[in-house]
Amino acid sequence: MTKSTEYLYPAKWSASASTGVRLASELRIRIISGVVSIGTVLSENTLAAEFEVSRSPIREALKILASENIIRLERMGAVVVGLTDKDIKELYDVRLLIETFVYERIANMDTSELVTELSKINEMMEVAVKYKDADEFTYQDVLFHETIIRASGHSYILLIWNNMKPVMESLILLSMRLRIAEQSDDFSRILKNHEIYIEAIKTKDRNIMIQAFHQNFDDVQGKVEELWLSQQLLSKKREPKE
Amino acid sequence: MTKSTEYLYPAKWSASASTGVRLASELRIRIISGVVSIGTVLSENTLAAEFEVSRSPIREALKILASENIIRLERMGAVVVGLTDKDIKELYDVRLLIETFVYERIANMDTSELVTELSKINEMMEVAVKYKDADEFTYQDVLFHETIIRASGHSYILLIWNNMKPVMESLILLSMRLRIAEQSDDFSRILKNHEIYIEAIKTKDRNIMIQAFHQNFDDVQGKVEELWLSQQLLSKKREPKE
DNA sequence: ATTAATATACTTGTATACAAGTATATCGAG
DNA sequence: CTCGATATACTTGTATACAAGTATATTAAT
Repeated sequence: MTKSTEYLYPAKWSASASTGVRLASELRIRIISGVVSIGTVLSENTLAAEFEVSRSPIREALKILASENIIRLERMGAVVVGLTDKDIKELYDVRLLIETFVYERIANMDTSELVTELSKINEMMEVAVKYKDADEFTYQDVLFHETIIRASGHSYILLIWNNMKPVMESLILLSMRLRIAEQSDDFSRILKNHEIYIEAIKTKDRNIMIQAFHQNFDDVQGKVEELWLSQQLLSKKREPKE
Repeated sequence: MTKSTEYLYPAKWSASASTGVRLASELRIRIISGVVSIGTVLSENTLAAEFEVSRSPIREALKILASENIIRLERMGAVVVGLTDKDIKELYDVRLLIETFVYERIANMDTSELVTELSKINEMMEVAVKYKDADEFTYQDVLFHETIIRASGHSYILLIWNNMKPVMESLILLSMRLRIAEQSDDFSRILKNHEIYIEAIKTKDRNIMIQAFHQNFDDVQGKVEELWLSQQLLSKKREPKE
């Protein structure tokens, strides 16, 4: 009906994507940001009219969002579920679980290339901060962590990451846009934290990595009370596995 | 074109599902079983003709399989990727990661209802063995583990499970069908193992759980060399988190 | 006024139509 | 025979059409 709102999702991030994927990204960030509020019932026809496309790409988008538990497909309409605080906390639980797992794997590998790659990304992020480009900063931040995960060469962990990535990306993007104007300390803290990540990967020193995890997850999430997992996964285990 | 093969996926398991989901299940098990071989290029039109449906549900099915990394959607056709030994190993990596995580969570909860539920499922499985019903056995086996995961109340872990479940289910189903005729020892071993699971959940004794994990993952997967994770996640950490 | 029955305006799932693009095969020139 | 251009038969992405089912509103009867 009405041209609801301006687009929240960066157009160039989905330049090569199909309409359905693009719509999913836009709907996702609207839901997570609260522009589309929880409980709203979305109908395919309404959305199709609103975005001036046919039902086909809308259906595709809704399927995607349903697979992320952001909406719930019911017989009559798709109910917006959104993200509760609990969901966000759990999302970071899983991310921590994944990153911990990944770190253990890459600790047994040659990480020189990875370190170079990460350094490059981090420098990109510095530039993004300098020009107060929250979107670019987010993009590189997500890429930073994805690069680490990808380096582990574990296809299923990567699959899980790919499933959670869009939601993660939206969360970070919204957060960064809010903070980019004033709180520039936050950004330098993230950069500092990434340097610790890089250091931990370079030296393969678990204690440094624990530090990195702490800082990273405290930073983005606010407070991660249950860091017990990483603490304990990492505290013990000094002996290599074979 | 030709009515390729008999259906491998149990019809009643997807009784209420849409055609697309049903087709995804059938295609998945054909790919995993090797009936559809790796490298094959699937076209929507061909599949639509083969299954005598339109492209719409076929598209839906292909999207699902692509999200599981079983096929790869390319510009011209969907390439069958299948599962390598590495993939299967990694799938069980993740399952172990999840189940370990879940066990830590439910160890802090009241598990009496869960134990009852699991006992019921296990008795169902005994009956399935008695009547050499591999399909029913598989169904209950998957349900057993899903019930534990669900009990943790962790929505994102459950989401991950839901993503990997179809592939897991296919793998187990094929394996059980192969073994149901002769190797009945295997089945009683699984049942015994489940009893250990239940015992571990009831008593909240990590040592028993480690034993259960070992048996379970050795059993289904053949050999899990890298049980280091569960070993170490569980070996340390006796103190409750708060 | 209340309740039951029916009509209507929705909803999704599937089938079909059309458009844009890509690979292959055919045909022609050298 | 080889190489290049064009034609053709594919491919997917999107739009539209149709069918079956559901909720709501309207209407009729008590």
